[in-house]
Amino acid sequence: MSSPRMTEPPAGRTRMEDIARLAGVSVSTVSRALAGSPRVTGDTRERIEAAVRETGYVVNQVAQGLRLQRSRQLLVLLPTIANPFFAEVVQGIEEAAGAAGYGVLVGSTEGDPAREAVLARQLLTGVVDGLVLLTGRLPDGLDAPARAGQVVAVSETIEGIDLPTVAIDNQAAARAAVDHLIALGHRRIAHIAGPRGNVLTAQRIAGWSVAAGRDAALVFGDFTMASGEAAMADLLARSSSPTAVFCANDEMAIGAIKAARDAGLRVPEDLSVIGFDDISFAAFTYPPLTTIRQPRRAFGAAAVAALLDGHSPPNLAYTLIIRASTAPPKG
Amino acid sequence: MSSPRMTEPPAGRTRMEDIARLAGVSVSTVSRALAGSPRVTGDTRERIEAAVRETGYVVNQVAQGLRLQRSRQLLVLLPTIANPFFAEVVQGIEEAAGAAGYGVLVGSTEGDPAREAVLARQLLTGVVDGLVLLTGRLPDGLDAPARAGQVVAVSETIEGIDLPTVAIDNQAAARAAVDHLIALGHRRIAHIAGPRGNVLTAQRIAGWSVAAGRDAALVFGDFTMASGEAAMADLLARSSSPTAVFCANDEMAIGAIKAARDAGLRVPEDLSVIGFDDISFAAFTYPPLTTIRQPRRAFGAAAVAALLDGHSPPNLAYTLIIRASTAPPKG
DNA sequence: GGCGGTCATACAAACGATTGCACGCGACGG
DNA sequence: CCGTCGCGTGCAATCGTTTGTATGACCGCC
Repeated sequence: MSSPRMTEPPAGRTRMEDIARLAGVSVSTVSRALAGSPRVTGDTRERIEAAVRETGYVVNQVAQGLRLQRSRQLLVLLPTIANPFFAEVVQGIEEAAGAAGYGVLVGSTEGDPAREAVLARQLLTGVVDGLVLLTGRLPDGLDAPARAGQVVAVSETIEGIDLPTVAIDNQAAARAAVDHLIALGHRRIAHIAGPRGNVLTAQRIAGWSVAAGRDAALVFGDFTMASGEAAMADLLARSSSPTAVFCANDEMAIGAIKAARDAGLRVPEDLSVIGFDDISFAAFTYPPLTTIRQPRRAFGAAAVAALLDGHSPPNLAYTLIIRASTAPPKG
Repeated sequence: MSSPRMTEPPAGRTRMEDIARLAGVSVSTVSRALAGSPRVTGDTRERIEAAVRETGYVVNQVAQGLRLQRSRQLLVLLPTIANPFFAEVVQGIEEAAGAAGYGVLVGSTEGDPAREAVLARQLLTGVVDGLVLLTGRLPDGLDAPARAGQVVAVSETIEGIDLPTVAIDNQAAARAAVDHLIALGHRRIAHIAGPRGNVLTAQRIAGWSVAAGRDAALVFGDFTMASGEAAMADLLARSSSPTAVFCANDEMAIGAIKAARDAGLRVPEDLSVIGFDDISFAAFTYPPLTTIRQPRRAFGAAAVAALLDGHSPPNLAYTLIIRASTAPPKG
């Protein structure tokens, strides 16, 4: 019934010494052969390679990491793996890192500082060489590695430290979203924002309010669909409800559309909705969602370039994607 | 302009030796103190703890891993991080693993065997102690660790090897989905399946065909929304189009709904659609999606239990979630 | 006061790789 | 015939921990 539990004593893996014995050489020679050194040649090299093939030997990355003080691995920290926005950023990172011979691991913090600390330790203790933060926060104790160029922020600026940061100009992008609504003729443009205290939230609010006006309606959400739905319901219950709403991400926009429909409103005829991010689902909502696209694969590539080559990343370009959830207001 | 690139030589981290010097004891004593051994007490212990606090020291996991042959980390391999179905499974794993003192890392294979191999190496060389496979495939060279109980499959059975597997009865679940449609009065029930050659695909086809009949229409997709859309368009172009369609996952169902709507059909009045998985977006589609829910957090917990305690997992329970995308056929 | 017993601490050998340096061997030239 | 050079290989130290065993201090007891 019960399988062989993950045994405390690990399987006796084949070591370099085993290869050396099989090939009749010393461990150093094996190591050099595997590293591709020109110092080991001909017959010796062949015997070693044969032994490796035969045993399926792979070098122990833990021992290698200890000796070299380098793992050739990157860790991506994100708030939650459940948000599809991060997925494509990760894919971009994987692509660029892979091309440079680096592996990529992902850690999900769920906003929990304890989990953050555990994951940050992977960098502090050399399990990984670099950290990509999509969390908007620098975990404790990472100031030194950050100054050493081992940490880069993506999508969201991190306050209190000068980190290379890969992002778009969020304020300008938010303003572009609102300008689109204004160009359609909207005047009462509400905003469903991210959580308070979040840098992205503040930047997008800033971009929205400068275009939408000071007295426009603002509700805070938490980037989930459920929060977008609740926020929209809140907005619709007010005395003068908006003709358009700008949501700080696509998931909240999807929630907002649902709330509007449940209240008997048609989108976009009665209410225009614009999102942010252009996650894959945005093109498949009903109606398809107008949104601001962030260049996620480019984010990933720029992040890796920053870590590996020390390039300091420029602001990347966003794009307004006009679909069918926005239209001129009635009347 | 350019930040300090991720320096080849790593920062000189504080080692246990530094703590020992600060506390005026030997390295062994520090090690024992940190491990909570009762052999080091009183004043000595306090001096050590003070030094640790002062320096922010954390033990080097690479060295520790080498010495102990154990990392207390699990790696989750998934085909793509972009599919939200996996997100909640990962959360369940993180929860259960965290409670047992294990960390969780995630690797995305993108269906690429090379990437699979690189990630599998993490297990082979002791970077992680256990592997959770959501990929439906056992990477090369993992037979030994698999037999040692270091590998568990989740959601999808892996062929060719007897691995502890956490899943639902996919055939029965598919059949339950189709039975729901039949109960509503449908008789022409098509299926949009996953990719050919996939075990899940076969199981769900089996469940569908036994209930829907031999001559019902079948189209293959690849679990993406775009493929669901294309498959539905294909189905609608046929001479006798179905009154209901069972999709092998929610994303294809979302694509199918879009295709139906674009063809001028109303869901569910003209076409019923049922999905599979109950991803978070399923409740927010229009109309909200009827689907089969897989117990994802339970998947995670059972996977960890299998790895850590050697429990061999039972089949878990699925649930039919009836929302608004299914209804009796017209006429 | 000497001896055995306890207790806290230190020494040193692993874990599995990499690499500077030294060494052995064959060939070649003087 | 011997010294030297070059080339391939091996020795041993190292990376930062953990842990079995040795050591030394101190105590009480006879």
